[in-house]
Amino acid sequence: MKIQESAENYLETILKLKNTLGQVRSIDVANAMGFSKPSVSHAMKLFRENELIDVDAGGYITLTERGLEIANNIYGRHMMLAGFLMAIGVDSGVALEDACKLEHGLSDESYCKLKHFFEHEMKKQ
Amino acid sequence: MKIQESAENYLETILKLKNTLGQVRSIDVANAMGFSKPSVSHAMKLFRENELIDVDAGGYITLTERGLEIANNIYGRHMMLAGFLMAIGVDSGVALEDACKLEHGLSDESYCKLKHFFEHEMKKQ
DNA sequence: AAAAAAAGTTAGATTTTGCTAACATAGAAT
DNA sequence: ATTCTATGTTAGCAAAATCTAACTTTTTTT
Repeated sequence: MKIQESAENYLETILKLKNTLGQVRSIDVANAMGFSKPSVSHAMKLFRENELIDVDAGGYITLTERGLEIANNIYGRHMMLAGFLMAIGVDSGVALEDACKLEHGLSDESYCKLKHFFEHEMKKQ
Repeated sequence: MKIQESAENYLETILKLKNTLGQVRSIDVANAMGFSKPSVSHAMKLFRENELIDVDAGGYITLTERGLEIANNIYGRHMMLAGFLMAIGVDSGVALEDACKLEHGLSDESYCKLKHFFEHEMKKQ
């Protein structure tokens, strides 16, 4: 399964919901992302088949090692980008929205370089 | 016509080709983007219908006012992002690739703020 | 236990954006 | 003028990611 932007968003959402709600079902993902239940059901089926998530008898979703790796990776980009944009004066709502869109296109190299720049060479407000 | 990422890329390519080649036909766009002739033909038809480009009898393409506005907008983001990434140490090839992907997700606000930051608050190497 | 509500699935449609195959047209070269 | 080559178009296919409608299953409430 080639990981598409859409898949990255689903996995990231599952991670975030796990952190805030403690447990995650398909319906929570649907509500959080504003998608219909069938859309989420379909995506979760693909993720199950590709071992990015496990789903227990009660419908509760957990990320597999690989799923978690992808989710963490994207979430890291998201947080860094949002933080950086806010630091240069972008409104926090806009920064969060933009981070969602930008996080998928950032290469590993740019991610690392921007993270370093942000954390070590931008200590002035 | 809602302008999709794909449309932004086509219009940006037309602008770049106009600048480098002087004139642009569908075949040039196809070669530059690595797409088939039918894909480009179809896209150009939509752009014609939506008055984003004009095509003369010889098949030469010009951007309309609206098409040019979109192309310039995206191209500005592209140049700024690539310049910024290079300035923080990203390899120029990677920076150009990343700029292509990031340019579509950047809001006007983030674009302006990042441009200002890059041009006025990053004068050290 | 029966009914109602919530959650999940299946089937099928739609949109976007690419493709190949086949055809048409135009321009250039011999 | 005929042929070859380049360019463009039409028709139809495919994958990804969404949707609605309808159905099933599970859980909760009474």
